[in-house]
Amino acid sequence: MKTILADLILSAARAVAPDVLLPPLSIDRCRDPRHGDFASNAALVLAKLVGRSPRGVAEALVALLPADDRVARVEIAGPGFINFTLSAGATLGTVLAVLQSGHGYGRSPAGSGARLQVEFVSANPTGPLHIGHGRGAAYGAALADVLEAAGHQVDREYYVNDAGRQMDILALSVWLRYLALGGQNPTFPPNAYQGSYVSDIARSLRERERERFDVPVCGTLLEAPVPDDEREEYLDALIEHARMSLGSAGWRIVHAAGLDTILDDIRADLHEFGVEFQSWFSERSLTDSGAVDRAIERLEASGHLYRKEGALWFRSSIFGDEKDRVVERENGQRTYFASDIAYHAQKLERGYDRVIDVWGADHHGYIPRVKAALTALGFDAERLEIQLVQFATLYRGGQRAQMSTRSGEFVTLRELREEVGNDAARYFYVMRRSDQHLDFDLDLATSQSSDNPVYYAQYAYARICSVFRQWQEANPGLAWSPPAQLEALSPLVEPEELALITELARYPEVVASAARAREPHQIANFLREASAALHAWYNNHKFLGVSPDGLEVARLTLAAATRQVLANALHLLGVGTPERM
RNA sequence: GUCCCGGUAGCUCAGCUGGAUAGAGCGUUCGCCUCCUAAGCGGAAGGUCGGCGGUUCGAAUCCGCCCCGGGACGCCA
Repeated sequence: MKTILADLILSAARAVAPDVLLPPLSIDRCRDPRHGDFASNAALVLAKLVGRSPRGVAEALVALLPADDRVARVEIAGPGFINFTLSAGATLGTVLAVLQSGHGYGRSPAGSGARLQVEFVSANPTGPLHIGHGRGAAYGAALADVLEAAGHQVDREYYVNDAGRQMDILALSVWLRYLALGGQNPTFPPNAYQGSYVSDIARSLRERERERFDVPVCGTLLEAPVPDDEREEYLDALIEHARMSLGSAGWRIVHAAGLDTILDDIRADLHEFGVEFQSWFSERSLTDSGAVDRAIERLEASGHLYRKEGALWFRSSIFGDEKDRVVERENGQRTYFASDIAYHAQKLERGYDRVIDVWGADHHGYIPRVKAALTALGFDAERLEIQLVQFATLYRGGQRAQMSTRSGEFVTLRELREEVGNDAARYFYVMRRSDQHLDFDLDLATSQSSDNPVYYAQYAYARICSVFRQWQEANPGLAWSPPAQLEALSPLVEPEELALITELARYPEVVASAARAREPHQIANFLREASAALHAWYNNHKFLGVSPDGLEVARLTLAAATRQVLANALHLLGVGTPERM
């Protein structure tokens, strides 16, 4: 409808100002229903260009506006806005359009947009997902679904950091716990993984492999803690020691015990959360396939690398980064950044029009160096888009529910899901802009009242279901179906009904806008507003057994259309649609 | 110090590619169930949109400077 009106106003504008290069003219929904359905600022924008008063331009535009039976009234208001009021037919047509499109209402035709990849969560498989990862999961999943609804082809990917130092530290942690279970008592470094899940993994490793990895530990392993500034070097030395003690085959098994267990747990956790991926991309596969070597060689060949103090540096500063970055450490190990260069290059080579990475906001400083690397490799860095997600803070009883990563006792996503349920968790995570801190109110998320926005929307859906259940009881054996003729909806004249229809009509615009801005929270806002319109209508008017005859059919049809739109919006956020509450 | 993100009602936040009288929820307060789910609805009070300049017919929105809060600045990931 918006584009129809835009075309009308554009053709009038061309006639009014034939010699002028037209600036963009906007058509927006009116905030105040008394103004009509849509408003255009065309006269205000054109006034100066054609040297006439805004109201004068508006009058000329209106006079030249092509007739259209979808427009009932055109008025000039305020400083020169042109307000459109839709005809009853155009308004009521939305209701039938919703029911005809069903699940597809609000969706653009598939394939009309670009081919996209959304990479999200991608947490290191060194421990269970925590509440910060949860927000990335909920945001990424909703974003991907919204983009898909807007017509894009979307692949969802989890980048598995299964190589590198952090995984080695995990393997070491598992082995040390394993040794402790075998009666030895090596010192457990404070910067190794402390969580109790590490001991669980060690226990099942021992059950499966018995004493196979019980290597007598050397003296240094039993020594007192090292000074703080040598802790990392000490950890690296311990890893080296473990590798040698266990041999490469043994080390691989311990390594895999940690990785597989935790990755399985993450997969299950996300699956239960309603978050699915098309691919789980292994970092190690980049190393194994030589992709990292090739990326480094390409940078080397194009003169973007240099040696300094034993390390290999990428000259990212000439591409806008603050300073140059190390890709290969002094000890010969590649940095995380090295595989990330290869990974992103590889993603762009896969042919996506655009690759969207969802990162924790603490990684924002990382953006310039990745883009620098892509530019250096000859890619258009604009094809990589980073969406940052701020962390969430939990509140319980008005108090901050503190999490401490140091002790390994942090709040996991699973614990949160168990406390508030998947629906509330999914909704709360995305109801605010993702790039802003989120105060997650646990009490509110579990409260069964209209204060709770999830219940508020789900209750609107359930109420409609309840009405239809009762219609069915009164009409046993009949199957409800919407009327085929628009005239059947003409009894819908109440202000609450027209307001609700307006909500249904703007849903496709909301989906498109949320996709364009990468802001699923717009869907959450819409759900609140559409639910409010339903509740207001429900409280003031009865649906069943009303007279005259056609009124019940008309109201049930609007109710059915509303239920459809609520369901479509809730699905986009991964929130369930309970038929009774 | 450099960079990023914020500052809108008592609280939590929408609104930000400029548009009409700045919105929602909570909280406060006054009402509404013999009626399809009160897990709901309606009314009232509550604002210098951090400050000062600028651009514009028009600024919460764009630009500049300043104040305040949070975060990032490793041969970690």
